[in-house]
Amino acid sequence: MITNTDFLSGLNPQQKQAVTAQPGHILVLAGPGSGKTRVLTHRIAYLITQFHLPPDNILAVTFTNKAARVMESRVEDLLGEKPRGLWLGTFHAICARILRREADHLPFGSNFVIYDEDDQQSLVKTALRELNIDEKMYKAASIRGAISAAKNNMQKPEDLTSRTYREEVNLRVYQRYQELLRANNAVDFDDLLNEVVNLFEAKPEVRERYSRRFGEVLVDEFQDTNTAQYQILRHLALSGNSMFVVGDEDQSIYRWRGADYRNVQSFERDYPDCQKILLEQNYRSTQTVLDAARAVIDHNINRTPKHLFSDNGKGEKIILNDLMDDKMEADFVADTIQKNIKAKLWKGSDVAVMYRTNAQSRLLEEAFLKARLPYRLVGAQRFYGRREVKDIIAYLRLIYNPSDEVSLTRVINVPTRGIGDKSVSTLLQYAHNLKLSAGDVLSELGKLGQQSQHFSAFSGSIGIKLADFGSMLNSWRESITKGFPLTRLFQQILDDIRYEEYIDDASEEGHQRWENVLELGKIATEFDDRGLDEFLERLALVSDQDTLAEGTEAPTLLTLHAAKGLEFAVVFITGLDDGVLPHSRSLDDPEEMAEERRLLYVGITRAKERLYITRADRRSSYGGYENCTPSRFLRDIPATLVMNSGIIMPTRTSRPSMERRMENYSNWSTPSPTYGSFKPAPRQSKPPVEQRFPANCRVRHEVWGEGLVVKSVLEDGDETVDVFFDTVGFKRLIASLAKLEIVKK
DNA sequence: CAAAGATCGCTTTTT
DNA sequence: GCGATCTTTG
Repeated sequence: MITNTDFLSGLNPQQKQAVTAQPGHILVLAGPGSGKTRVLTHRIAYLITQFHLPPDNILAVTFTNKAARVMESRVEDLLGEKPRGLWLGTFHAICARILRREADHLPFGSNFVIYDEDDQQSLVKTALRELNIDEKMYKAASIRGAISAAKNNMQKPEDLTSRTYREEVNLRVYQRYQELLRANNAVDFDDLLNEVVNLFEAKPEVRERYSRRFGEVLVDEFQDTNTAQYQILRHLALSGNSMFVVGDEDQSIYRWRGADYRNVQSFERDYPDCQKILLEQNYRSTQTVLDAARAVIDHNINRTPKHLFSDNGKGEKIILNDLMDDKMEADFVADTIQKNIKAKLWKGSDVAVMYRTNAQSRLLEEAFLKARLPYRLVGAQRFYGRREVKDIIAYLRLIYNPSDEVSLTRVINVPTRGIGDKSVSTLLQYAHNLKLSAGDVLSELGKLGQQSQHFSAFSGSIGIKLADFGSMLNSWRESITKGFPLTRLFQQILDDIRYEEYIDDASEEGHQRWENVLELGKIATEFDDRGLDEFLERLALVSDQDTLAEGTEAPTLLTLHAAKGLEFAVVFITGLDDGVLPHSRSLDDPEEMAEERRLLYVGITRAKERLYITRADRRSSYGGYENCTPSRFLRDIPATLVMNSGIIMPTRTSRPSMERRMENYSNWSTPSPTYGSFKPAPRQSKPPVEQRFPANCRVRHEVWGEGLVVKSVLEDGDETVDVFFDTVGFKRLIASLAKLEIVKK
């Protein structure tokens, strides 16, 4: 049996406070590397062992499967056994589970399939064709985006107004798209969330059942919740349950996907009794790294100021290098890593190279190849996105759900079996006229052949071909009803359609494609005792990031987005140029710029020991070259944190020394044209200030009203004031930003 | 139906 | 400038 002290030893006071908090509304703002996962897992274990909450009263949601897995295994370690009945998973997986259970109350069956982005796009195309809309003028991809954006705001077609023709098109396609989803017995990712909200609103008794069941709801990465997710949480909280949410506004980087970090503030507003706990001790990085990160992020408004600190010492200065072009930038990165690995100073797995856009990985890959350095690339070509993998998944989905016409049209002529586009549309048209799905018609044709009432609807040999295909589908479905293992079905499909013959054309690529199919088959074996439904759900909801091979010795190449949640001893952040980071599409929108800044913040805070930042004077883009100016964010990193510490530097860069360039960044407005020697530039932006709000004086804030100053610290040329407000309690403020005024007694 | 030719479009991408 | 995707053509 685990004792109280076992649990809490090794937690710092703030972590302990969070873990042991009385049930209620608890908001933990956890800076990077502050032990967020530790707090969540300990909290779950603490609830079970100390508050004796049965595990099936606990719901813990994450955003990635990986995070869910990590949390699950750590909780198991803490408890010494698997907690029975605990619901732990991603928002989407949890919602899918609820929807399948409650299908009786829903406009679709419990065997619904989950459409990914590609499937959504095909459905949009279908809608466009049905509505006779020019597909050149109105791109399926952009309409799909518009629909998803609307859904992220929980707007139904009828909630939208159209002020332009384009908006009218979006609206109509959205409407039809949604009907098609239902006809296909399918939901998209957004539906998984929205339909749960709809369900909870339409059926209070269902909502009540879930909210009663989950006495405690825990949420990871709370800053990334979107409107629907926040609504789900609010509905679950209606029965007075306890909520424990953990997040960091500064790491919100999925705004474009509907995430709204302001939900953190909404939480405080909606639950005024909420207890707010800041985790500010960082166990990951050196103080230098943290100082740089803070200097970057402090320019953002609408956030809870945090004092990240570390016991890890100052550490090495940040190395900033600018190169003549993006090719040299890539070479510098690869060469530096290669030399340090060769000198046995670094291990490959300690190193990550980060960039804003996937396109930047190409030059890096070439440079690594040239340096004969193996690497691990995250993202890019997705396993589940590959054609051959999607083909087989489409077969499986069609077997599972005969109404899935997106899958049907995908595979009905793959490999080619003489059923062309014309025949397919005849089939669809015919089926729809009879209010049947094409799958049903095929199935009957397969069963009865020429005897079928449908047979005469098809001319020539088409009826035979359709019947053959339908008969295959029937025999596969039989395999399921007979309870055969999934592997057997998988093999049967491949044999019946002779897929190897079709896909492996003896070329290198064909061979690889077949390998991918076999790889999918290997995953299927894991589901032999669980069945097709769980296999499909897993395929729909698990991304490639989750299947990322761990433990390779090679450095990792990844986007800044993909880097969230990871840490590396050595981090290279490349492309610190205006237009790249911040990205050109973000320049005119302050909210987007703030997100770009957070992206850099996330990147910086991945580094444990060493941080390299690189940029280039020109980069190849769309053919030609483009001149670049250093990222505006570089200005914000104090020159005192940065230097050229004589680390192995390619000789190619013996151009205007980096030192001079550093001065340029710090004295941004007056670039020095001279080749002077390096002097750390004085911190001009923030001259030392006087203490204006000493402890024990009363102050007024325009939002929070009056309060008492508890503590005031002068540092980094600004005054940080801790105030206990009469109404909202403790807040930490930066004097120069907060517009405080002293209240005369 | 496949191969060659034309055209598009180009951030990020937890699920 | 490149790659994916759609269109045309034999």
